[in-house]
Amino acid sequence: MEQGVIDIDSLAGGFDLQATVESGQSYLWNRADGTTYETDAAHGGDAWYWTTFRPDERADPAVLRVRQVDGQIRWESHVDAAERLRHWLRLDDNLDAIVASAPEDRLLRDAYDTYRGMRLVRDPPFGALISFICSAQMRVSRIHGMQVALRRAHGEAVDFDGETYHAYPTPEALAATTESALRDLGLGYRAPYVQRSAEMVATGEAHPGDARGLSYEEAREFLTQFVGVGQKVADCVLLFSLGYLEAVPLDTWIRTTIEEYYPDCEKGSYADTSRAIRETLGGEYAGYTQTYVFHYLRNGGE
DNA sequence: TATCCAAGGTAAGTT
DNA sequence: AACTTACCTTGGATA
Repeated sequence: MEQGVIDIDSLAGGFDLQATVESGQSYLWNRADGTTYETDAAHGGDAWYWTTFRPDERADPAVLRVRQVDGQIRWESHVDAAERLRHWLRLDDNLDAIVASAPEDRLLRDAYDTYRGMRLVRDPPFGALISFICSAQMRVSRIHGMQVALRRAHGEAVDFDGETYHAYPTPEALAATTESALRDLGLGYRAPYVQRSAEMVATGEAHPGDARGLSYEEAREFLTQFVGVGQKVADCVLLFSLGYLEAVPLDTWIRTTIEEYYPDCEKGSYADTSRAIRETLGGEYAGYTQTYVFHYLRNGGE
């Protein structure tokens, strides 16, 4: 087993593992003790979390376990995962600078202060694509539950430290399944979307990672070619996987926020409203701010 | 215990 | 292009 430690003091802006992985940005991390994800909306806990990935240097999938305790991030894996961890949890972002760049605004300040240390994630593109296709009209806890079900039914089993985990399904595995099988997992009308989009990736017709390099709005348009992906889901993939930190997914929460706090940003169409709220939330890091506001309001803050 | 409702929307059909 | 409507499932609220 490989393992390592990262001092949180060495990170500009601190860190909050629980807030980062349970705030509805990523559905690819799991609590190691098996307790239901999101049963407690608090933050700052010291639980172990795990995810899986496919390292080049190893034939089988690898497990990565992470815990935050005593001012440190401790990790364990099949392989050296230090750099990957920094990448996936955006540990190199200068969070102090990002927070400082946000507009002076009571709501934004309160959201940043309450969850200081939460970082955006950089999920693998395929997992992000599928999880956000599943997110349509669905609660955060159930979106995560669907990903757990997908792992168990279609993910490769992998042993680590005496326990068996399931890798996130490959595009090929989900392409090879059926709408009916996915409906049995509780995906509802999202089942055919998942199967067909996975098929597009498996056959090489398109890959969500190919949006990288395009301008923000072009990238959003590119992603909508996948079945079950509209502008909102596309924005989620851009923000939580592909590093477009200016993306502001216009979900029910941000739409309510716009109504109550920034009514002038409501422009009718998604594209125009998106541009307006992006400016209001600070431009290049608007998505960071949106994620804090989403998490803050969803947990009852006002 | 039964019924109702909304959940981080999208696709397909109309105007 | 803008506007409607149907869509699966289920945990939690309401009666």
